[in-house]
Amino acid sequence: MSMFAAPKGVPEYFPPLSATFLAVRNTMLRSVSLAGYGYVELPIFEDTALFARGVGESTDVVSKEMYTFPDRAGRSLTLRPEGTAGVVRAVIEHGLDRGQLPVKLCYTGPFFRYEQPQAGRYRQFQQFGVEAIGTDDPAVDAEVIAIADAGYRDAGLTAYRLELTSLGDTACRPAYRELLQAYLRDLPLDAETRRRADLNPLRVLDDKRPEMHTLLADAPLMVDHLCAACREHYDRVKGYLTDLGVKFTENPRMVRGLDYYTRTTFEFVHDGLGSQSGIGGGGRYDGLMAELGGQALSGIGFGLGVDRIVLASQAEGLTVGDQARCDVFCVPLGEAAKDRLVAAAGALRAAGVRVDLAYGGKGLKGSMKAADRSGARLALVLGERDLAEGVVQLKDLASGDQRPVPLADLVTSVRDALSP
RNA sequence: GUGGGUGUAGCUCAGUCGGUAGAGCACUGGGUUGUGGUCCCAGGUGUCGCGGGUUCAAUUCCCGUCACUCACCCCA
Repeated sequence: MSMFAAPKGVPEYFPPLSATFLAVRNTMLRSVSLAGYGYVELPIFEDTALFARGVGESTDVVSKEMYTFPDRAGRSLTLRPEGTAGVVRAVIEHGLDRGQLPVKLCYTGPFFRYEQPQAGRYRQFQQFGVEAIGTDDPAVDAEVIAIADAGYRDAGLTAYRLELTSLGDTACRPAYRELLQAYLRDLPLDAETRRRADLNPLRVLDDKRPEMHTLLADAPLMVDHLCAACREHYDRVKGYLTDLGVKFTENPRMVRGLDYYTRTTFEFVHDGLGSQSGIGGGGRYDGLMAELGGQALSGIGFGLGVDRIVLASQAEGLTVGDQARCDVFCVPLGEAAKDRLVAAAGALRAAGVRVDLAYGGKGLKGSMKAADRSGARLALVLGERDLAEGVVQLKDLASGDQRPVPLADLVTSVRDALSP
């Protein structure tokens, strides 16, 4: 029993799994940079009011899951529970929306929600996201969805699907909401569901219980009550996705937990996880910029759960990321050899070669074992005989082939041996 | 916030129908005095989650508690 444990619900990554974590994040970064998204590094805590206003007071996230605390001057701060509000705040604050539109940004880092942890759900979780702000062009909706899809695919995932719907906008959703509430009023709902029907009736449609499924079988759906503009927008998004070769299924009962979503809404679902099967999702937000004091510009974005993508890649049995700790492992026999190899390791690193060394005076057998475990392709064995001859033994660990090379041009020899 | 499951070595777990514990992996050394990945031998560690109760005796049974975990809810 150690004296301290990490806080509840916080995942930690070590080798070898941490290599997968890094690879996933880098894969996503590459996917979105191919589409012109620039990286932003934003604060991990913000003014509490930003989230209350941006995400919505009535959401679970704001009403009961935020890490909120006063700083020493009495300001109320909150550890960010999601990414979009902060990005929109930064865009407005720094006037990024005054240049060319859309503004296309991406971010990655930790987010925090005070929830009961379970498989794939953490109190500190890592998300990767993008936002494209300043246009309602449906081609951008399709682009955002397509780059997420490409990212998953580049990460090697195959057992996932994309679900898509439209939540309408201020022109058509209020009327639909009333229609749905009127429909729900006549149903025999339990108290909890009844409350949900008042607060966020759309969420009732997402109920997992089979009896609710049958009860709600012929409930009115948003997609059947879209206004002409939303209808056209939705149709064009689907058209572009098809052009881009992105497969999707429509799920008219999909619900998002954040208030700001309008029109295009999507979710990526993976089958290899537990109950928390969403590996990413997002959508369009028409009112958020104005709500936070900026221009009335529309935006769209996604958030991908890096932790869940790592879990998904494990579930699919993928080996993602470079598991080798180094390219070359140095094995010294004796003090003089060690002195020489310590210097050689420095020279090789300066030349960009990843090098480790058997420290602590291990025996030859143990050192070779360490070389094997390190994942290195080459071992450099140096003993007194070699030192006297001015050579070092260069061994290919996969084939077992070994040959002496002059210490003088070690860097060149190693580079040649490593190049394919 | 509400339920279920589980807490034993660094990790994964077995076990004691109550007499204070084992395996595999990992680690170190040796077999092979200058060669790893296979094999063989040797070596070490546990307040058996914590507190209380029953008992001659509790890691084992009972109660409580904490932690972890899965699920509801919600979401990444």
